[in-house]
Amino acid sequence: MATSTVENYLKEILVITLEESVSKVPMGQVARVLGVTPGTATSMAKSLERDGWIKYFPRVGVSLTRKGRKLAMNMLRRHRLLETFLVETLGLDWSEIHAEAEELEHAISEKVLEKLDEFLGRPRFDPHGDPIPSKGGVIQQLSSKPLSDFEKDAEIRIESIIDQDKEFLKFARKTKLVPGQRFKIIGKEDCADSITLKNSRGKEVNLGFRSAEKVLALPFES
Amino acid sequence: MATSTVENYLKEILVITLEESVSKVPMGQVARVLGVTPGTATSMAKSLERDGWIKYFPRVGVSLTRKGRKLAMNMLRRHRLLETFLVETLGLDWSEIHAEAEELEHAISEKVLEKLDEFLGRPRFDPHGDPIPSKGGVIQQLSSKPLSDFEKDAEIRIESIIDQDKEFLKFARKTKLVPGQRFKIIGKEDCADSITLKNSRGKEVNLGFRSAEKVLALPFES
DNA sequence: ACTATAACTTTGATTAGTCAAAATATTTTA
DNA sequence: TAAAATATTTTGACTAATCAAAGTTATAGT
Repeated sequence: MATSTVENYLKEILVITLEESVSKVPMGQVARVLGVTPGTATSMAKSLERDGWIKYFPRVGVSLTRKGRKLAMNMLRRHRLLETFLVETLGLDWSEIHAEAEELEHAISEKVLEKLDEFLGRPRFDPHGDPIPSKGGVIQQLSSKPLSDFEKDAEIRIESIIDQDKEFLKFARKTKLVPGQRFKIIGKEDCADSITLKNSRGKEVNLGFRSAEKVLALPFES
Repeated sequence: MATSTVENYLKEILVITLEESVSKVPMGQVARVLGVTPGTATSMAKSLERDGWIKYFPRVGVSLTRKGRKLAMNMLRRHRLLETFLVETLGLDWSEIHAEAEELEHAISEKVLEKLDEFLGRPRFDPHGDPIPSKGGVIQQLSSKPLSDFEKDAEIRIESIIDQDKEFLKFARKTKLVPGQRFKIIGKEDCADSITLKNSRGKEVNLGFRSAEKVLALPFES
């Protein structure tokens, strides 16, 4: 059985792999996201390889084995289901749930996780709009693009907010710029670095390109 | 900050202290309930004393300091609130919740615990009928007695089931012999070692003295 | 192509928690 | 009360996870 330290290493390696579409994650990055010294990450890489969780390529980086990927996917599932529970059921704030789920994900059993999934109505996306892997470890990969990549008149659905900055999240919530919401791009001025959205109730929101890059969306067929 | 091992030691010491109304718990018993060798318990006792959680009396036993008792009470609160959640909200079986709560109690934050308490409607008793300590660490001590101590014609309310035997718990549930239920003792035959209860709907249950000792109840004024 | 810098690995040490087995103390029993 | 049984402590060893600091290798810049 994996310790929670092992679970954390594997999950973070998976997240980087998915986010940056790379096959090997360099040790420096592993050390940074886990908040340990590089030496610690290296020695951990060796034991993770010894136990068959990852492949370690000295001076290059690490990649997950099938076994490691499976466990990491399961951790991601736990994490995102817990985040959903914390927001939907207990009403915690968006900005707090990550740290909370980080702890709980190691303690919750497969059985309780199942009950929770059922209780929540088997959600497919977490409050950030990230897909929740299925029990089998399959993750729905959507080809969402930053808002700044869409053209004028496009109809879109917000998928996720990349930035974790508190102020921006607060603004996003106030303007309903949250996962699931639908908008039409009614203005786009490349030279003025500005995008204007309108939702179905006629409310308008203005974003600079810098912010628009932090908001991922999908084209939406009405 | 206390590790979860420390939390476990303190909680178990508290539970024994409460259940057996003793002031010092011998090391052998500590080792047994925690599933470690006696030597481990002894060396742990020393570090717990070093960090101010307990007082260690060599060859006699350990007792909690004020600081240790406070933390242990908090663990008990976590444990019992979680058990309540697992039964009431997720519908887990009585017999499974102890082990589950045992893991989760170390991972849940004070904040989430508060939200959970609120969500559950601030329950005062867990599914076993044991009192849930308040946030300040106060525990409601009821003077419940084993069923076998009551006389004929007494009206009682079940408080808790001491035994954790699966078969007995199953029987208890089937016959509604669970915390909160009310019964009248309609027969007691000391020589035949038997007690007969009747609930408000006229259903009768027969218990031998051995079993009646496992069921704690309170006198009930109608 | 050298050198300076950045990235990575090694080495040696530390802490928490554990066990097995030997040593010691206490309690029970004959 | 002396021997046997039981309870507790000590000792020595081990694993997981970590850090600091020294050593090594790769990368980039002139």
